Amino acid sequence: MNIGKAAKASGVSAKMIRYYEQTGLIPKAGRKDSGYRDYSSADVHMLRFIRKARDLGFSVSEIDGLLNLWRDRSRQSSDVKRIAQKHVDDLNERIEAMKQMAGTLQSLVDCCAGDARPDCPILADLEDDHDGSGAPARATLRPGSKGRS
Amino acid sequence: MNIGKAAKASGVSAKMIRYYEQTGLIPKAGRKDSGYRDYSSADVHMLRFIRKARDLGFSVSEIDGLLNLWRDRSRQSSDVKRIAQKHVDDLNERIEAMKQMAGTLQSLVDCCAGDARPDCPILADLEDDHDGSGAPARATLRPGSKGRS
DNA sequence: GCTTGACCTTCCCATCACTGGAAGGTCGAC
DNA sequence: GTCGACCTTCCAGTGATGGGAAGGTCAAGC
Repeated sequence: MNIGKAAKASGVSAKMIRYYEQTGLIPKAGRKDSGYRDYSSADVHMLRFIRKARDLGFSVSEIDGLLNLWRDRSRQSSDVKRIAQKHVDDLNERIEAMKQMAGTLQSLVDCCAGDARPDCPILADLEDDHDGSGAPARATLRPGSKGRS
Repeated sequence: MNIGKAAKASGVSAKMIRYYEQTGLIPKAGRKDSGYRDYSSADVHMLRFIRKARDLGFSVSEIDGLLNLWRDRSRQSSDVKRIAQKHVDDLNERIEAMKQMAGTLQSLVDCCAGDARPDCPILADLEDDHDGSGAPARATLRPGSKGRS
């Protein structure tokens, strides 16, 4: 089948299929005489695998690892589990950081009158020098923020 | 002061300061005879504002809005509040999506023996056709939301 | 005065996972 | 044979940064 049909059947766009081929995530597709790529239902199966993994937030390089394990009949489930657990841990870490941000910001929003006057605790906080250092504080959201939903 | 000092004082890298200038987020810095950019403490103050907003996860375009309001003495706090609340809502939406992912994946991980055998419910689920449609399920986690940490 | 090293300048490239578009070839139906 | 839908490759852009090259400037020490 042509790439468009494979795209529809798998839920991965034609653009993406070509991109995945180019980057080596998937093997090069066979070609018809016309030069059109030709896909089997096994290919679609693989693409669907990829889409589902993306839907779970795996990065392309993680998916590369998962695909190799998927194809490897002598794989050890511990290898799969390790990749997945690592990803869950990453997700949870990011969730925590975002919760903190959201919490801090929500408390500022709650303190803001939101009327026609210019006074605003949100801007005041942004302007304020809690931390004059300019330390490389990226990510380590300020200690003492009220966050923590 | 030179850009390096302003960078240290504000916590925004010199690279980023130039980038923000280039994209118009901040006005063009004055120059010394040498051609070096020259910053005042007011500039550092502004850069610190930007860094704090980034730390709260605001995008550059949101910060552009906030900076304009910050400079606008006749601003209405409701405008600031709207931007911030919108951002909190975005954050919460992304948090929910990630929680869902993490939860789904964690339950799969929990079902995986993680031993030397090849059988693995994680791969099985990825392989499985819950949803043969190929529907555009690519939800709510917008690109670039990965981890600003 | 000269060298050295730290700093500055601009410019280009890479990231990550895509999306968009242009220019042109192929196919199937009418 | 013509039309529209599809396919091909290639090139560029996204957002917020980091990295590095090639070259100019400055201040200190000799």
